[in-house]
Order: sequence, then structure tokens, then C-alpha cells
Amino acid sequence: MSAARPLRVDAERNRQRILEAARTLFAERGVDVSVDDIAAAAGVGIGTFYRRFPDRESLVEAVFATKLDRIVEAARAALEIEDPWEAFRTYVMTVSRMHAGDRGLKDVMLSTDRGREQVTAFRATIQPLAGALIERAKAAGVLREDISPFDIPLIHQAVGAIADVTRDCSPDYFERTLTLLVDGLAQQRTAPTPMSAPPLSVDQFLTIMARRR
Amino acid sequence: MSAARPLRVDAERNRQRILEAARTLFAERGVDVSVDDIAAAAGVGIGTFYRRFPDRESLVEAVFATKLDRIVEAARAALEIEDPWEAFRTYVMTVSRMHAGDRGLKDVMLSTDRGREQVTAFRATIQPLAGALIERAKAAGVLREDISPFDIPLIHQAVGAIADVTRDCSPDYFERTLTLLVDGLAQQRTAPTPMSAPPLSVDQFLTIMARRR
DNA sequence: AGAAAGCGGAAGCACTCCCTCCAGTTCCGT
DNA sequence: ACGGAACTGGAGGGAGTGCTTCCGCTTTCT
Repeated sequence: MSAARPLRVDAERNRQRILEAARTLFAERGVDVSVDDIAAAAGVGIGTFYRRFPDRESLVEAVFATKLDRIVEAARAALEIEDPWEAFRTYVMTVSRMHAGDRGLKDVMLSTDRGREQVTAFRATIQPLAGALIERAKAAGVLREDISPFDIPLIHQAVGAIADVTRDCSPDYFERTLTLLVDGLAQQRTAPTPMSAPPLSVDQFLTIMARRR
Repeated sequence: MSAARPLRVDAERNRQRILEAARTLFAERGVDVSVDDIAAAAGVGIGTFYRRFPDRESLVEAVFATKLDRIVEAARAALEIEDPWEAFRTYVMTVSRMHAGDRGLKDVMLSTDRGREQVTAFRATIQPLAGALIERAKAAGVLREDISPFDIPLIHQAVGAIADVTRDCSPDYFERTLTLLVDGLAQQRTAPTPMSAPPLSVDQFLTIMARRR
């Protein structure tokens, strides 16, 4: 199906530029960035955009296909870890960090639009993997029993939401929320896991609370 | 200053209807609801809205003034509790529940627009109260030492964000996220705090992940 | 060099939102 | 019970935003 003649070099270069710009903008500002902004960031005209992609949605799909794959890889990698808690914790933290670093990922996971098949397929793949991580940790008595597999995506959402608010000002802040949540997931715990990011300064706090739209 | 002649009865009734409609809509959909929607929900025309309020922002201020007061009350009430952990925990949970029940509250706390003075005054009031709750719990060795006062508002934001996503489908779900976070805040813990809400069903999960905009 | 492919961006279309204006209606004091 | 002040509804002005099409000009490739 893709046996069509290859794109002219300038066309291919522009296509890559658009994908690159979209990756950046989707990560920084979510999937709702306008086509005009993406074209501008890519240094091409809007006309060029619509010659390379049939519509906006196709671009979204193209950008996030690879991201979803990386989450699956993270789950597979975590399953290689022997210690059940380490494995589970690594998975949750790795995926949370992906969400924290990419505002668009949350949007796509919650989307109803096209790319739905993509996301549905992704979920079918990830569920048994994440399920295995959870079961293993529960069986070892290190993960609280009352956790459902469906709680995990919402933990990612929570961490992502905090990252959305704090990203501009203190890009690592979300690690603190993540640490709290993961500590809350443990069956028991004698001491807190050390925080890997400092608290907000007064200035950072005020800046965050006075964010522009 | 408010010694002006009282409003005509129909005018006062409409004013109350608008405030009531705004309270509901801000809670359900955030502060960005349009004036048209508020007027329609109140059963009045837009013209009437603009005769009662100089502009949209004034309505926002009027609605949230009382809400911010209630948060301060919650802090004062929590300070009455003897047990330092119970006091701290009650404050965090009460305010988180307010955020969970009112989408607009998060928006207002993060606003840069008017109402800023209002929010600034609120913060000046709440900070010493919340600070006392935190210090007391740390001194008693029940709250982790690495928590900063500025972490608390972000916990509220995280819970609120989860409530935004799950509200339609499972209005109590946020309690689970809240439980995890509060368990994560404890200095140590031998068993998980029981969840006060059930996990999502498959249907609920899929509905949430396919939300309409 | 000529044709095919590609380019930029103006402009059309379809929203959405805040707010003003005013002809018609309701209330209230006398 | 009546006259005028207060109030009402909603059409429409003005300003934006976003997606997509179109087309005269440019670049690439053979």
C-alpha cells in the first residue's frame, strides 16, 4: 500500500519537520494545538501541512503510535525485573514520567475521536502485562490488595495533571506527587521513600498559581 | 456603600437565580462556562445578566467568595482536633473533597485574572492555619518530614483533576486517589487505609476513557 | 527545459464568547 | 389604578479561533 513513488526530497523533509514540531508542541501543550501553530513551528505553510497529511487527526495518530509502543516496551521491561515490588514500581513510575513529559499523552488516552482503534489496540496489549505486574506484586504481599488494574491509568492521569500545572516552572516537581502515590500503593512501609525533587520555592508556587491560560 | 435602594423583587429574584445557576455550572463544568449558558440555566436573558452583574468576572468573584471562606473554616475546625494526624488528615481530605465536588475551585485557585486579590487574601489567611496543622503533625512524627506546605494545594489539584475525569461516571472514585495520597503522606504505616469507594467497573473505565469534550 | 510535484498563505466557513442596545413588560409608590 | 422608573429578553455587533480549500508561484526531477 505504501509502494507509491517516494516523496520528493523537499516534501519528505517538510513531512519530518512537521512531525518533529508536532511531537514537541503536543508534548508541551497537549493535542489541541492548532494546525497553524504546528505549521509555524515547523517552518512551513499550512498548505504544505495539508498536502502531507489528509487532516489534523492523521498527524495525531502518526505522532502517538510510537509513544504507545514505548509504554508497552516499558511494561515488558518491567516484567523482566525479579523483585515484584521493584517491577511494579518501575512500571508505574516509568509510565507516569512519560505522561509527565508529554501533555498530549493524557489527551490521547482519554480521546473518543479517531485514533480510538489505535488506543483500543494499545489497551488490549497493555492490560495483560500490567495485570501480571499487579498480580505478582499482590501475591508477594507488597502491593495493597484493594488496588484494581483500572486504578493505574488514573494514577498516570493524576501525575500528568500535576506535571501540566508545574511543568513550566519546576519540571521535576511531579516526582513528589508520584512518590506520594507510590508510597500509598505499598502494602506497608516503615519510612517514606526519599523525594527525588525539592519542594517548590515561594516564587515557584506563586508563579504556578498565577499561570496564564 | 451598599446603602443604594434595594432591588425590585423580580430583579433580586433573578439575581439569586443567576447566582444559583452559576454555582451549579461552575461546579460541574469549571469557571469557563459561557454567560449564555449561565443565563439559560437561570432562566433569564443575557440582558438581565448584564444588568445584575457588570461583567462575567464579577459573577465569578461573587460565587467563590463564600467557597474560599468555607475552606478557611475547614482549617479552623481541623485545628480543634486533638490528634495531630487526625487533624492534618481531616483538613487535607475535607479540602480535597471540596475540590472534587467543584471543578471551578481549581480554576479559581490557579487564576491570574480578577479575583486575584480575593485569592491572595485567602492564601494569606490559610497559610498559617495549614502551616500549623503541618508542623503539629511533623512534630508528632506522624507526617513525613519532607513535606512542604506548598505540596498540599497540589494534592488538592491532583484529586480535583481525577474528579474532573471520573465525576460523570463514578462520582466517588476520587476517594481512592485521595486515600493513596494520604497514605503516602504518613510517616509510616503498617496496613493500608481501607478504600471508601469501589474500583471502576470495566464499563465505567471505558466510558471515562472515551469522554466527550 | 518542461512537466509534475510541491509551496505559502490568503480567505472561506463555521463556530464561540463577551457585551450592548432597545422595544416591550413589570413593578411600586402614590 | 395609573404613570414612570426599573427591569426584561434576545438579536446582533465585534473580536477571536480553528480547520480546510484554493491557486498563483517555485522547486525538483528527468
